[in-house]
Amino acid sequence: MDTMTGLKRTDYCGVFTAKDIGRTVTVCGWVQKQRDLGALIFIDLRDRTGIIQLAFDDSTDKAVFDKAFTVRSEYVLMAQGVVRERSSKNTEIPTGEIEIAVSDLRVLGESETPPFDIIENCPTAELTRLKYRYLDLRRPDLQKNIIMRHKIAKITRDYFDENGFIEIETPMLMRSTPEGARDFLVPSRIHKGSFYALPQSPQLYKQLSMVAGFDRYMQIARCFRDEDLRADRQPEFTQIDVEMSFVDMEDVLSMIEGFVKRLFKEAIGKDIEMPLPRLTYKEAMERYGSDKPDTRYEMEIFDLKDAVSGCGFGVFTGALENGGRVCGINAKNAYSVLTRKEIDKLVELVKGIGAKGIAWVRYAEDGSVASSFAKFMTEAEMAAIAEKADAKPGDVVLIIADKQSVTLPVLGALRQAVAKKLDIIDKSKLNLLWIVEFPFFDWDEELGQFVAMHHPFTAPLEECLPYLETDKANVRATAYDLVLNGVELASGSIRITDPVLQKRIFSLLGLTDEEAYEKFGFLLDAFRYGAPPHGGIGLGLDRLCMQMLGLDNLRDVVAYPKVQNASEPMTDCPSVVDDVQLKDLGIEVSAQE
RNA sequence: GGCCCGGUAGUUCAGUUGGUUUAGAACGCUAGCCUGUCACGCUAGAGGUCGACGGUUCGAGCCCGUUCCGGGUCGCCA
Repeated sequence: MDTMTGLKRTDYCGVFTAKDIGRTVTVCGWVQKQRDLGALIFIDLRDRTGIIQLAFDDSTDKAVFDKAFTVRSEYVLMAQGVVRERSSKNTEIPTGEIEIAVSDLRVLGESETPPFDIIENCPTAELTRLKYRYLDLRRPDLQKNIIMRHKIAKITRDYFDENGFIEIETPMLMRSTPEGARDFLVPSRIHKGSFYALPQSPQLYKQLSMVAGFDRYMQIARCFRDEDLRADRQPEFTQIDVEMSFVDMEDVLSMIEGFVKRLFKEAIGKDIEMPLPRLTYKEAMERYGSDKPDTRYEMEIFDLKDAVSGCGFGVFTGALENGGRVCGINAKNAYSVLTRKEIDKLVELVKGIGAKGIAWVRYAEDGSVASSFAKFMTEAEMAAIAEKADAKPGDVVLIIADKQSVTLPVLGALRQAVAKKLDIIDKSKLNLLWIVEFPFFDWDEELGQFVAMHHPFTAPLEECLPYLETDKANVRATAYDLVLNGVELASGSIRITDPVLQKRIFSLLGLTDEEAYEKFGFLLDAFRYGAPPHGGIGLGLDRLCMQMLGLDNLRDVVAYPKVQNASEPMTDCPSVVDDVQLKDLGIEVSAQE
């Protein structure tokens, strides 16, 4: 192997054009490909900017030529030479008009044959690529993704800095607050038997920073949640965390709208029209069956109560009598796609999420109608359904009858599944919207009590204060989510700063004063010393990046992600630790895989 | 924890109803030849615990059971 002695890189590989012809340059990079034609050798040299062709021929020094002969894929090279026009050009790549006639070649690092090709759209199984993530990250697509992520972070810091925000680092080792997701715990050596928790979010610290008078805080913060993974969920993720003092909800939303507009423009050149549309939680559930609706396609939910009340179909009337809902969606022009067999598959889907089945009507092109429940219905009732559904020949109507808490979300899931099947989602759209007026309380079936839907420091809407105790189900919060194409991107609220109201909320959540103090005493104490009204939001940076790149998996925008069982194939973590470490911590392990 | 899908050369895959001595192909790799390639070309060659274990069978890559690994999803994610 050679050294770099005497040479300095002058240019990146991908930036050369015909303007550089005649220049003596020095480039560094990895061998994409060596093509040995006998008395001619070409090497494609790659760095993060692109590829330049190195040429070796009868004008090349013999020793240099012989070295080029030994070069293999992914060797690290440094090459000096003169840029010249190619005698046969390649119009496929930006540097295809020119090449470097190499006069000095250094092999700075040799490489074994890589386990997969370092190319765009590599077909190799993800697990193999993750084992060699450093090679995977050399591929142009991942380089692009990671660089986009950097760009987003840069624009974020610029925007919030320009708007007077201070970036404050909050602790990674903090007090465990067992509400919500499971904490990742870190044992304390000095305080044996005690644990720190990794932050699920910097929530409490950013609120304390408002009490501290920083007025506008932001942080690109790493967060941790010890829950099962999904395509869009990693156990550690990054949040653009924002908090502002002396603001109401409108102030926060417009600050974030300004950010989103700038971000999409600068990062991917897209203009987003402001202000963003808003839906209340209730509207979103009624129309889309989801609090993160994908509005790139219609297929809205309609209510069939009037059409079917008093009909002969027990499933419908039973649901209505128990205070439930009978609602449907109309899959336009789905007749040929949603066959009986396909509907059966959808039935399996809805059974998996709590519904008992699907009542369906298929409207054939010839005007005939097939339905799973027509035999229980009068013609007038079927006509009423068709009218409510705006059903035309070729349509398929899917109906769910159940408790409201089942009917609407199931239709939401169906709506999504059907849209995917019909392939009616316009991928070029970026549909951003706010969901506002979230319910304050959420009924927890398991606990048999109301819990905070957002978190217990979220302020209820002022108009709901009179009936906090008497009508919990209808109390709405100053909580807002930002949704993009059916994915939750951000979530925030205006916080409670009035100790009296905070106490009232804790008691409504079934927390005694002692319990509340035990858990959040430091925050309650802080609020006794002059807390400004404040509110904020946290945006998922990973999801934002994923959406902006049109990807559907978080692992493609995280440099070193975890796989589904929360391990990392490259370093093989988590791992067992030796007894000495455990002894130091005063920990005994009782279960081990 | 539940459900669905997958696991065969380094990589991506094929492999018929369970049946042909040595489980194939492409790419990659190794060697040789080649003066304008850029998916270079040509010739030759190496490369396999069919995820693992157990079972059924005269015979298993293929069937059955268990298990491991990966992906998706439900639960879970204030």
